[in-house]
Amino acid sequence: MSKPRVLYWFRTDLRLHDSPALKAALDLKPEAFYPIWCWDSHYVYHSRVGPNRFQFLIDCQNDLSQSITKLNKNSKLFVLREPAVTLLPKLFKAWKISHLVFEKDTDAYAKDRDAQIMEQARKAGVEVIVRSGRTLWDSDEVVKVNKGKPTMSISQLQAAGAKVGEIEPVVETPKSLPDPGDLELDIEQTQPKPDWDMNEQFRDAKETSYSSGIAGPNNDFAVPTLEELGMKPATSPHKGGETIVLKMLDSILADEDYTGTFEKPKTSPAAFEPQSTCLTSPHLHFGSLSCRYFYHKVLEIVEKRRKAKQSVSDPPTSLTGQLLFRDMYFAAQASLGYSFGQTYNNSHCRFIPWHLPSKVDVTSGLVTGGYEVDDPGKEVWLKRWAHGKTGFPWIDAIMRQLRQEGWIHHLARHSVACFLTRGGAYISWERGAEVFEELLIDHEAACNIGNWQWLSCTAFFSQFFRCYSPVAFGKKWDDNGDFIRRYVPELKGMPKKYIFEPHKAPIQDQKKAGVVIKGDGEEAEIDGVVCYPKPMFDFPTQRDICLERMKNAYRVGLYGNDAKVLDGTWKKAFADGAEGPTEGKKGGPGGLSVCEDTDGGEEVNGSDEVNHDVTSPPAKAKKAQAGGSRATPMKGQSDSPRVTRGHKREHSQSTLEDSFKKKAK
DNA sequence: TGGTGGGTTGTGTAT
DNA sequence: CATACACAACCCACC
Repeated sequence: MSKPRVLYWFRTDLRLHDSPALKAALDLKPEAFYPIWCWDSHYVYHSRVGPNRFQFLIDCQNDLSQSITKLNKNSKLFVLREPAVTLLPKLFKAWKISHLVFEKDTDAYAKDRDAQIMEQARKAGVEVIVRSGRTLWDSDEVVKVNKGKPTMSISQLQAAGAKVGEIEPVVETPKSLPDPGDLELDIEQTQPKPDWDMNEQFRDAKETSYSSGIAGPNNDFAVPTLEELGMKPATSPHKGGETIVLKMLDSILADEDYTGTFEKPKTSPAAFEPQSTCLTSPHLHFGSLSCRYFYHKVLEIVEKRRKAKQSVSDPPTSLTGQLLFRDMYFAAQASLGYSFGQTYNNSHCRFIPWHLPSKVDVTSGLVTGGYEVDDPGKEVWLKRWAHGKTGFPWIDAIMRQLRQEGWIHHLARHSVACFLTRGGAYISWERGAEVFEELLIDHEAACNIGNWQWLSCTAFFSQFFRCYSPVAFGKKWDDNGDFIRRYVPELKGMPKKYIFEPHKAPIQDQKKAGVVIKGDGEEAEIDGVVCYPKPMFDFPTQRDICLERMKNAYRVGLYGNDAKVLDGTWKKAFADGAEGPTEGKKGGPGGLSVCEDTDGGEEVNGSDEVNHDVTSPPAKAKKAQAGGSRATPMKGQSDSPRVTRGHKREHSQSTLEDSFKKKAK
């Protein structure tokens, strides 16, 4: 029998340390070992990925590639410019592959893709080895012991985890790697032909990462660059890569007081340079840091301190607790699949008649990526929120930090998410999740969706009367307003007294501070004076409206998979004068508006109100059909050759970003 | 089974 | 300055 020839497929496990899948591959003692990455058009075109997260990915890939080369000068991370579903069957033959090995992936899209790949491997006679390593416990195992149900609380996750068993111990980092085999590739590249490009807004130039063949412009399987993606340089100061994060982790662990007594709710969302938490989340996302390694290392310190009778923190607030929450969201996603990422047809997400609800393809039961503009004014609110121009300095500082740096503190996320949804604008959490998906370097579909549901009180959490104030909450952490002055420089001269509510500053004080508080965020200057917008609404008024509506929605008690939601008759239950879609005339089944199934996306029964974003938009709310993916996108949009879906309408839409850019000029 | 206490991360006021 | 409580009332685990 001939020796194994192994294709090791790196995905979100961009590391050499503590990788059960990598160990399984090396245990085969292969005669040829190909560490590869498939440059997936799902990621390039069909997921919302801004330059900051792309750069972070590229950093991780380059670092890993160098680490591989250090172990074997003939090897590297071979980046192949083609999606896996078309590429791998060809590679199996070209490189005479006997084994395909990868770490188990968890989100709905990846599961579909991997199922296809495993079928292709079976047909090609290639043995597939899959190991879990992305979460503390295998999420499918957690779901199984939780009776198939999603883990909706941390206690459920802990109970299920205990039943699954001990968290796997750390796997040794390889000290050497086998040679790759022959690298000749006499195969035709199947170039993805995207029908639309979700990241067009981020590109100054043409996207060319596929145009120079499978091995890239220098024929050396190099990692693509942002330039090739046609993107502007990243603006985030945070860098990716296993080497960097292992050093970061060392310094975190060296501070045993910090590590051992960490309590998340006591860390400040307003701290910058340095931040109050450890910035490991993007590394956990890309797998440049193993969550299990992190967990065991922290636990060692906690146990050591416990023995020494030193103070320690425990889940859920401790560092290990944060990793448990991550597992909770992963297992919830594993149970619910695509429906986890949306309200419609989600058995565990409360139905609340938010503004700007997602459009739904009723034949598939999945969101289309578009949304209904039930009220142009709410569209303006969404844009102002997304661009940090709400007129609430605390909110704006956070949103600008997010856009610039790609990372904000967890409590800052709470504050802005509450503000957009149940505690302010009453806009669908799905809109907020999309903006975070674009901008966060640590965007993890399961965690992002889960946290948005949490904050909007649609799942995981329900105490909607606990409402964050855009003024009081910020003051608690940043009484002096330094965080605001850092990210909202218009206000850097504003005295402490008015920094959280600059519109309350008398005009003389505004002049002295070198800023005028005026308008709605469209002008940067008025008559040569720097301008900062007035608040986009009266917060106490909006809070009261939201509380009232949340109470009503809870009383009605519908979930996303309720028959009344699925067929649109939910409106009858909300006939008591709530605004927007709850008035009952607008929107199609589900009240979430309908996108006719497969091609073109014409409305089935939308009234003319439903689609004014397509025709002539109101002056205030230029169309913003941000052709969004859910983090768990609909099936037809995958790289799958099975289905193609027209997306012309969304494609031709300008985006949130575009319309704001135009105004800025 | 129904009552009860707790729930990583609210606010404003009173003591 | 810290602590307690009302606010109006949620879900859920557990006894």
